[in-house]
Amino acid sequence: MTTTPDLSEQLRGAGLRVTRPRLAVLDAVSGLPHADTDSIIGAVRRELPSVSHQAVYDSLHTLTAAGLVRRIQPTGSVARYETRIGDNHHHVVCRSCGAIADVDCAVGEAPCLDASDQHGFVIDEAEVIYWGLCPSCSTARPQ
Amino acid sequence: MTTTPDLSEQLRGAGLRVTRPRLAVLDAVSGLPHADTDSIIGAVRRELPSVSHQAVYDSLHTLTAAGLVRRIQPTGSVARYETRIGDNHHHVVCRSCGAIADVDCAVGEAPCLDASDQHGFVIDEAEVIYWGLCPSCSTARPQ
DNA sequence: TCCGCTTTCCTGAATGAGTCAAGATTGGGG
DNA sequence: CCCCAATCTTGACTCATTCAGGAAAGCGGA
Repeated sequence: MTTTPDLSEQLRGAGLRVTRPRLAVLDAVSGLPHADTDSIIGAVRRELPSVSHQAVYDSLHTLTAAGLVRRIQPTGSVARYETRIGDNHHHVVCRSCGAIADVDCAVGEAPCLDASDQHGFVIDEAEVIYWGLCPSCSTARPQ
Repeated sequence: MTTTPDLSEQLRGAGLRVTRPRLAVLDAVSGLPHADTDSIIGAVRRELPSVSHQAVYDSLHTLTAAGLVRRIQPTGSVARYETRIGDNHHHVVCRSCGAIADVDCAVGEAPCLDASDQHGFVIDEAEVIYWGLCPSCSTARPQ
């Protein structure tokens, strides 16, 4: 996995310093889409055993602010992160087990972006979350 | 405000016991759309000064499970509740101050419900959150 | 109207994701 | 190679939400 050069480029391109914690976090998030902070900390520590949880939190915030990762947080879930950004995709969340999957919106680029009455808000993004049951949960307990 | 009979009916119709905490919570949520739990506790205690926060949490869970209130929780926010349900409306959230407003979806009843690839999920709801800046924040700090 | 069985509520403590703060390290331009 | 600002470490802390056990209150039936 010699993707480190790419990841460094991403960081540098966003005007951020290239540090090992950030590289590890970026790598972990891209390898574990929709992972929560705890899983990310675990994955990062497999590379760098001594990173503090704080460094991971800081990195995630910085990377999110820089637009390199996206943070999602469905109702009832902790924060989750992914690196697939800028392609206008959405998420399906299982009400039963919390599993998350990506969904490309059928409508096109900007779904429902023309809200009927925006109340004067300047809208820049429409986030869509589909709720339902994942394959295993829907067969395991149809009720 | 003699809406108590109505509220009692709602509870009874959902097969729930009619208790004063529940009536007060239902009343508070309908009077303060998008309020967080703390505000709801405050409003409830104006009617019933001695309700425990636990009773409010329990009531909110029960009412949510019964479909009498809806829980929303935009990324970075605590849980918020509203009584406007079953009419397929969505929300605009201000990135700066967190203000929330209702939005009737322009598309019709079920926006984007036909996701291109559902990954085998059985979808029953599409939740849409528009992100942007509210009128005051967009004029106060255009940047 | 009263009983009794549950459900619901209260008190008080615990959990856990996320944040704050201060000092030590480190990246990278000069 | 140096130096300073940005970043990381450590450790304490916040606060929304949950857990637990006993008390109180709904409500269907007598």
